[in-house]
Amino acid sequence: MIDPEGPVPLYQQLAAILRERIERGDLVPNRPIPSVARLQQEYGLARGTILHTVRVLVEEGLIYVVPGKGAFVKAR
Amino acid sequence: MIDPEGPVPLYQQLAAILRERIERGDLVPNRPIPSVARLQQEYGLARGTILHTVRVLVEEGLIYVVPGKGAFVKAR
DNA sequence: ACCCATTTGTTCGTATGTATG
DNA sequence: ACATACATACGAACAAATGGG
Repeated sequence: MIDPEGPVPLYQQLAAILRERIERGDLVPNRPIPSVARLQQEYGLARGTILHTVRVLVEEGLIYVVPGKGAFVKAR
Repeated sequence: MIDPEGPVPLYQQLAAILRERIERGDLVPNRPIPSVARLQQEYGLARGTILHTVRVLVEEGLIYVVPGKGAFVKAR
């Protein structure tokens, strides 16, 4: 999945993966994406890197975050 | 006790302290160690740091946790 | 059945320090 | 100088489990 050697930044690689999981319907609207801790385990990335990715997807309008709850896929 | 300046991470320093308290018999088998809130006050550390330490000691097999009750020193 | 206090579990937000390319 | 990435640490909110009244 993630290529730590390649030229593409890890946070961008993860963003691409999550975009595709949303696209595929693996992650669905109004339902939470995996937690930061979970994504850390799943992809072997540091917390800061996950948070970076989340910021990117929020800025893209793909997800929204509720502190203390999770990050959710936006409807539509 | 805890040296916030030193090179050793705080959660590791606390782990060392608790290991020693168990070793000394200050904390005894099948009896709870101080609560997270108590350890926070005693050592002036953040909740997350205490939880980190607890995870470490659980992984070492020194203590076990009962949610809603506390963390207990393992027998033997 | 209900409330309440205590305790641990989980979640994101933010900041700092270090290291690498 | 800058971006990326990791580890650590503090804070805050929400959640679940336990036990007492």
